Amino acid sequence: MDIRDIAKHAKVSIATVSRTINHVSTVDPDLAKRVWKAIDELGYYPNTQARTLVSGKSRIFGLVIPDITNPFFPGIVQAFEEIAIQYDYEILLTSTGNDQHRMEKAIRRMIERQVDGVAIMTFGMEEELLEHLHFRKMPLVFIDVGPPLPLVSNIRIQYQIGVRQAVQHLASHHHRRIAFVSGPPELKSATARTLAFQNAMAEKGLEVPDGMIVSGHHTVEGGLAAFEQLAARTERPTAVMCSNDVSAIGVMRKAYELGIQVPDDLSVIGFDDIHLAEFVIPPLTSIRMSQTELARLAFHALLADVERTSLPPAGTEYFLTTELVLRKSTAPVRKPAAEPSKTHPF
Amino acid sequence: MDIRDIAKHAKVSIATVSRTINHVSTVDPDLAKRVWKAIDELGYYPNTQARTLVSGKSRIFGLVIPDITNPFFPGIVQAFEEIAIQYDYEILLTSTGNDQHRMEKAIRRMIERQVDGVAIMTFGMEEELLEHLHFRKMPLVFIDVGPPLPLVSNIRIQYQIGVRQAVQHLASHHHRRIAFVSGPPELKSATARTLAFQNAMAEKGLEVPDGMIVSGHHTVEGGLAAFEQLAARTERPTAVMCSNDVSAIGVMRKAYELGIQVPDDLSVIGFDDIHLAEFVIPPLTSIRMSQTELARLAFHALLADVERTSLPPAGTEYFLTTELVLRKSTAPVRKPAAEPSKTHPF
DNA sequence: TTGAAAGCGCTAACAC
DNA sequence: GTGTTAGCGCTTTCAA
Repeated sequence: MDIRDIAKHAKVSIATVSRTINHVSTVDPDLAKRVWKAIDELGYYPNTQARTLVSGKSRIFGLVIPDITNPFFPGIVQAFEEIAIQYDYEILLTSTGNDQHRMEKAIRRMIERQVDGVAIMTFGMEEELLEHLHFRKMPLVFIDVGPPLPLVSNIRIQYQIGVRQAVQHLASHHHRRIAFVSGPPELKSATARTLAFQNAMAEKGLEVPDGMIVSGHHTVEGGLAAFEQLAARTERPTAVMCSNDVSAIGVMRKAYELGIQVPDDLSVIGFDDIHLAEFVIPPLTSIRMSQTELARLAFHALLADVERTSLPPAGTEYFLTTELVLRKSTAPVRKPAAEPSKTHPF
Repeated sequence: MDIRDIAKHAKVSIATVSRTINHVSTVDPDLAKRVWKAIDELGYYPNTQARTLVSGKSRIFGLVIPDITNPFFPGIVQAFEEIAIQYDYEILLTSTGNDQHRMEKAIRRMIERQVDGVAIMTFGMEEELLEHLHFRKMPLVFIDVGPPLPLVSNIRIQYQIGVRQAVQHLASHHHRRIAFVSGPPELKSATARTLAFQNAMAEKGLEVPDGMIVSGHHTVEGGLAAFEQLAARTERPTAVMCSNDVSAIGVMRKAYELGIQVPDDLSVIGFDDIHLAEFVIPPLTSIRMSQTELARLAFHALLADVERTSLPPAGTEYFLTTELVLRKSTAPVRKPAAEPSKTHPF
């Protein structure tokens, strides 16, 4: 069944059917009514492939994420999908596992499917791949790492704001030895968080000795291993901040195994504020980065470039703030770090 | 740039280019080499829409899940995607929130995009919707609830096996008052779990008094509320089984709030065995239902029907077992339920 | 306002 | 083994 059947059934031309479906205003209301009736009676669904082929617009956006299994991303996917449906767009989703090879295949598939734009929520991509995309005038949106090109937007996450709040919070609770469980070093958005931590510590005049920053790979297992390392130090940290919530969960779990009480013996702060953060035991203090807002920004960035008729400016920027969400995984240090006593030297 | 450009550049006909791309074996190796070279040099990507339009096969499978935010589903999505890529298929993913209206829109979009089959991981669908799909000879795979039609497969989850193990485990630890936090009552796969629980309890000769089965809606919040209700009973349960892991996390969290120790004062068992189950505190005992295996079965069910040339049998069935995974959230009852003492009546 | 017809990029049937 | 060509289902001129 195709557009011709509808035309026949409604006794109009296929052009009129097409116009009706596309809500072209010049169609005679009577004819339109006949067409809709026919569509309904025959249960006709237009063939999107054919429409795409002729119109050149697929109404599909690609969404590239590193790992659907990390609870931060389902939140994004869900929000992105919600908006997409609203605007009558479809999503082509891929998890790449931060693997360049899979990323490449994903992008290739997206080009083949003629997506109208791609939101890249991973750590950027190789120059050559980007060439392919940009060569095809494909609107792109990145988190932090997009190059300053027309049709390429960036969502700049203001890591510093939330991180500063977190360090401030810890410092005001007399924490001095604060460790940081970072993400994968090759992930730009992770190194940006590490940097923000170092800056915030410096601002407070707090030192970050060697070995107090250790990678947790943004996984539970990574967090586990990271804290194991941290706990083995002679000067064990009294607080640890994590580059994401999942690794914070790993840290808490390892602390539990070692008999270290959170928050009494150890404060921990996560990053992302995933839904579950509120429900782990104890409820996790975290630096929120709104998944809904992020998805919304990304979608609209793409949409703006798709709908733009004039040639677009280079490198549009959007901003997303972060903020500390206090829960129960932080507390004042129980015994302040023993400092060389200045009173009574004898 | 299209197939014609490649043909020109390689000095062959477009048919030869098409054949080369599709690995038709009769193409002269020399010509093929020229074609691949041209493809590479010009950076040509075939247009999938055009291919679909003429071949009638989109190489897209729809994947319908209730809620991407429930950590059980990302595991499925990931596994499904992995296999799909392997077979050169694409996925159209939708979360429906178990809402019939959204489900309807999702299915409509899938038909419009000419998907080759749909895996429906939710609680079934309205008769009429199914008609639409089946009318179009669309291969379908359901969990448990598919009707016995040709081109419709079912994956039968053997809930009873794991649930029986769980009840057995609890019973052997002297638990008698065992509660069940069920899923949404309108969700067939959830009622199947409840039923399995009731059966297993009956087999053990254990009673399930009124009010000991309460809905947790398969969400953390639902689990929270459910246990609040359970904890308020005069005869509080010594163990609670949950219809999924997420609600079990809610239960544990509420117990923590109420100062009830898991597992010493309360044993809890989840269902699904999500990745995180191993990492919550305490590590959650759960009934595993392999997400990878489920995705694999679903994909191959669809693939089998797509590739079938003869007319297919009605209602192919696949089976997936469940099994108890012991961790730290269960323990023997501390003080056995006080029974009317039979010795020394005076 | 409506219809006829060209053509989007490709596959497949058929002819050579 | 290779090329020519019809046509997949639709949108979009253009003419009426």
